[in-house]
Amino acid sequence: MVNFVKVQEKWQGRWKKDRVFEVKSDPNKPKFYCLEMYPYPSGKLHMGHVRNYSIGDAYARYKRMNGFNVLYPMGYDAFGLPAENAAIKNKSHPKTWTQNCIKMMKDQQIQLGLSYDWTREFASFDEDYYRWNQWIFLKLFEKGLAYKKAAPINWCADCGTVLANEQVEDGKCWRCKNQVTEKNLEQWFLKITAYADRLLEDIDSLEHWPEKVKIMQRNWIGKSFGIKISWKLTDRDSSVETFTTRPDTIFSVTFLVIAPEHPLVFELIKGTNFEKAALETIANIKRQTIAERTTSEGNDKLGCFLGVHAINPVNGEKIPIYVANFVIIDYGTGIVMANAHDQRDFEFARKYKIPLKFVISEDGSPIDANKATRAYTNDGILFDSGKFSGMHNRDAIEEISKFIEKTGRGKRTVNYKLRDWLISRQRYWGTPIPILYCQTCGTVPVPLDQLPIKLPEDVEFTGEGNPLLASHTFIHASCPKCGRSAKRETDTMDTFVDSSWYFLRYCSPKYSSAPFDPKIADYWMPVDQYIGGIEHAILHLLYARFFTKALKDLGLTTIDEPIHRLLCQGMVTLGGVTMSKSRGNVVDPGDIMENQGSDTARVFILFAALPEKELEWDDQGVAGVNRFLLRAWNLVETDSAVVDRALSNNDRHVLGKLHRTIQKVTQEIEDFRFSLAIGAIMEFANVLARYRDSGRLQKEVWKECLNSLALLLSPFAPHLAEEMWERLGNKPFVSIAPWPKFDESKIDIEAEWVELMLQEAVSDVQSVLSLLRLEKPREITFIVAEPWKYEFARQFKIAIAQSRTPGEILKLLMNTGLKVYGQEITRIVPKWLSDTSKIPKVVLDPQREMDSFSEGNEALLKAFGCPIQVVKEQDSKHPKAKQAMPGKPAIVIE
RNA sequence: GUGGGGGUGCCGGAGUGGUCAAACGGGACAGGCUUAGGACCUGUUGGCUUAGGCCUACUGGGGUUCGAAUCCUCACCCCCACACCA
Repeated sequence: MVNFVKVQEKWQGRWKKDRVFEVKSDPNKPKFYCLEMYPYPSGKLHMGHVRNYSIGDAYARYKRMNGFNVLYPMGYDAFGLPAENAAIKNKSHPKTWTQNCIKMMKDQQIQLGLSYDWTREFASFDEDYYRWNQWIFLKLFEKGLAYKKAAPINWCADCGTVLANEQVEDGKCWRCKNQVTEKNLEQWFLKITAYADRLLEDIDSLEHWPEKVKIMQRNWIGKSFGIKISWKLTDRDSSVETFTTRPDTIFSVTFLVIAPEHPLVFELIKGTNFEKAALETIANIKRQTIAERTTSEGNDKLGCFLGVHAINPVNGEKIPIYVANFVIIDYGTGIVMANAHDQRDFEFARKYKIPLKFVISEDGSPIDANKATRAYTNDGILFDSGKFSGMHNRDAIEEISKFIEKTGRGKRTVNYKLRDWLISRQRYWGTPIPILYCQTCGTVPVPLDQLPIKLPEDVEFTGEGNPLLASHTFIHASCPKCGRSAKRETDTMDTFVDSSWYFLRYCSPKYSSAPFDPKIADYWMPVDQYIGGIEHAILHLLYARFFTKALKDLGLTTIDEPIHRLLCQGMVTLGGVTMSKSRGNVVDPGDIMENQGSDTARVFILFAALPEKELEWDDQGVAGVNRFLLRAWNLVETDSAVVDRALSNNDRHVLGKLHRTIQKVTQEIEDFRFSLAIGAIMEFANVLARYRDSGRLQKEVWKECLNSLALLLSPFAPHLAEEMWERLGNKPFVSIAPWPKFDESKIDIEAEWVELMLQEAVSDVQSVLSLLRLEKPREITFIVAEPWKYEFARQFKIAIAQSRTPGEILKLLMNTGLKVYGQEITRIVPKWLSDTSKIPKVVLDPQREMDSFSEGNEALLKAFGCPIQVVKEQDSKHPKAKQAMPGKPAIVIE
């Protein structure tokens, strides 16, 4: 009996001692960079982590065994809100909490047997890491890609603090339960929009990314083509500009809507009778949190009339202007033309009793919007649209755009949903933004040689306000330009900044003159295989792509895209729902690692489902895997007599199975179908058990099989594999031993599957015959059109099943004279199939068909002991014959 | 709502027009070996059966086809992501 837990401790110790998994860049060796999304250190591992790392480790190990120089690092995404919350709660420092969490997590990762190169480990809160965040920020600032502007935040007046979206619960502050409001604050942005087109276009080059991730990114960038239209205001000498992708609906516009943040609103209502009501409405809108405002679900449209009108440039109609919550200030122009062909506009109009009209219907006949229950958003034909009436709306988009442009009242433009990346966080636990505010020089970047701007230690975590604001040692500095006193920026960076380039840092984690050594990064990058949750499909992966491109423009790297191949693993569920603490349906992986062992946990998790799919946890399945591993071990411990002798058929059969297994496991791992790879190993282990029990083990065969078993298991159950490998008398380590190669000639010997059907293609029958003559039968599928051929095939299959060796089958075939009839048979094509292109166009009449069958094949079937009788379809009692070809000539065997 | 992915036997999952009652594995059941359990081995694992087959089956309806788990179509259900982007 093995003790899995003892075994895993033993090998973890030896891997560490012998530095088995440490790597150096080496231009003479093919590289492979395998990476899992580095975790936020929240404490112990959960099943999602275990799954993520089991997948990555299996693949990294596989690649390593295949001769690749594998970079497989691990680190920690260590800045962020939870640490600060924990600090507030425990009256401690976020660093203490985070370090503690990292330790717990790392211990478990080691316990799981992950083959990381731990010498490359870092955490994003290391000064040595985040100084490079600051460095990159300054470089971006220099290029104008980092800038400051006002943006709304969630604000809790009671705590005097900014709240992250996740700190807002039901519109209330998570700590004091007071109403959260929106507030405008000057904040830092990164100009990702400058890269919108490149980010969009290059998605096409990401061949090995899941289609859905690419679609999500495309939608997120949201490039759309439309037109900006200018509307003259009545009673004054100015105009407003709207953006629309649907100029075809312009004749139906009955109102304009402006975003409440739009500065124009105040201008329009200033000193009018509408001012008071409008300001009140805007205040109401602002009382909603950002989250509330930006979801459509169950969110009522809210707004009011501003007392101002505009003139529709195409028909001169007088159009009222409203303010409303559903219009977003930073998309398009912040003002939209509204009509009955948009659901949101429709709802708003109904609520505020604004008249509506349609100008598009399915066939172009007028329909009344006031009788409609919802907006008409489909395509159709225009009516009531002046000279454009009768035109298809898709064409009208083009034509009306041209028309408006010609009249000088608008211009076609491109718009993106993608917005600049707000990186300011009014928190302590993040990378300080390296900017100074000098009374005389204004906004001044910190000189590069003064980095890092370190987080101060003299802070308290009360939950009220940004702790940095209260740190005197931090805030006060001198201006690098004029030397006078200056104030430091107290905003810290979004943690997504940290994760946008960490994969580059792993290449040269100790490098001290730039974020990374460009030469070494050129060797390792891009990441060949990235594995992580789908939840990062948009933000993290888009930011990482953005950073890579920006760093390329800075001359730091030559690659365009950081991730070559991406795998998004599925969720782990229990009882059909995602495991979560709040639901209370979690299974602690630590328990399994300590009881059944890490190998069991790993193999189960890879075996239970394909990586991308949801994985339902199943304790019985875990027990099953545990038993399988024991069985595998028992094979190594076998005491059956092993002899050195010439190979018997049975030995060859086992060898054939081995090579077939190697082939299959290799292919399945390449395709990330670990469950099928493990299934194949299980199957192989079963064959080996049977072989062992036969008591006639051939020395070389047995040895090769067991060694291969250890090798094949190594990516999945590395500890047990090492133990087996050692027990088999090999030098350590199986983890870096070469992956077994399959030998096709040995697969061919395998007699298990001599299957013969009748194929519509002549060549296949020929090839089978030639193969048989060569005594190398292999799997061949014949597809037949006539029922009697099925019957023939079935009988033939039985004959094969009853025969033991290829030789016997061959003899049987030779005796029956199949080679003659093989040709004959394939030339028979029933009339009713004569027109299908797949089938050779040789048509014989039913009589011939029967003749050619009865002449030779009768003898063949008789050789198999199959009594036959040939009848015509109409005489047949065989139900299948009638079913298959009603009213057609047929022949069956009964 | 929009976009994506799915629904196959107890479970995971193959299969994407004809060797399909459906690979492979797990689980379950029965038997063997054991004092017993574990491990291991053998068999069974949709129903009926005179053992030749027959019937019912791949979410449900409708269709194409000589033939459908597989193709088309309409439903229903589940999962994931995004979310008032004009």
